[in-house]
Amino acid sequence: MSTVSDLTAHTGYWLRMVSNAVSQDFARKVSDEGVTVAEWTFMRALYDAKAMAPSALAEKMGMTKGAISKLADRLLEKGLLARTDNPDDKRAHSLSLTDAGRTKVPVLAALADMNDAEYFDVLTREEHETLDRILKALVERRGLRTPPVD
Amino acid sequence: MSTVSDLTAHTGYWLRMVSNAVSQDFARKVSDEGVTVAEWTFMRALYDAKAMAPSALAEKMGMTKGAISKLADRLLEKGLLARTDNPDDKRAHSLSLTDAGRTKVPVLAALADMNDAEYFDVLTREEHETLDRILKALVERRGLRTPPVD
DNA sequence: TATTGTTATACTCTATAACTATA
DNA sequence: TATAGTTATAGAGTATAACAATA
Repeated sequence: MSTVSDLTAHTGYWLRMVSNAVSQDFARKVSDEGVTVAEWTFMRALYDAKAMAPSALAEKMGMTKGAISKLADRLLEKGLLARTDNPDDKRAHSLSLTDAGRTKVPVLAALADMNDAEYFDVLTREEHETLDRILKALVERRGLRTPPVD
Repeated sequence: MSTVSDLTAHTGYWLRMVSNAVSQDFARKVSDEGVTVAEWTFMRALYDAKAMAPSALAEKMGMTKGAISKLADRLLEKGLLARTDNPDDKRAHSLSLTDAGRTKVPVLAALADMNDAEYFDVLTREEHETLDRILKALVERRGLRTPPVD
């Protein structure tokens, strides 16, 4: 017998295989709309919040301030995001979606819905529900809090 | 009611959240051994095969030839990999692990075992088995074949 | 001409830290 | 000094394509 386990012996292997496939499919879909998955997550967060400070977004998305700045730069160039000064604290900025940005969110959300439905429709309803339940249990019991970006 | 679904409404969201957490944890573990997850996958593939052409590895790992070249360069620098000429076809090369490389594989495999056991031990045995079963069913029914790299 | 493999370019995400302006 | 945010740098992964050598 070998002392070296096979890659396929690990749950993490199958998890990544499925997760990467779903993500790559979704990345292709949103890229047709001119954004990356990280940009979509960013826009989705701002859609509810109306306006947020970069630091608050960094906290919410589990990213560094630097990463947020770079993402914001790209979305600004694409005309989907606005950066406004804070009159009370001249160091602070506020990020919000432009009208173009807000218009795009439902389109991207529909792609997300479609992608998920498409990917998991090979499961029975019971399998799908069981998968959701176990994944959420894992997140809860391990205390995971950082939403996935990529 | 909103026309925009929440991010958490998607199975893909929970899947990525768990998958990214497991992968990042594992990346940290193997990085202590001086390799990346992609390098580990590469080494694990060569461990069984003894020697392979870059093109065969690219096919097996679902990567481009260029990506394989870069990975091989790094492993060469670390002394874990050897690149030899093929006497029959002077265009072709053969990649194989050095003794140092072969020695490292069981160490990395043990880390992979530990990481998986650690991560999923918050599940009951039944939950763990069910998760494995559903993930493998998804892979099978969707015809996924590319092993996860990152 | 086609194939093998390397190299070049470019883009995204990640992480760390230096830096600017303001408090 | 401390904080908010930007900018710089570097590493890793991905993708595409140009390229050299050989078949």
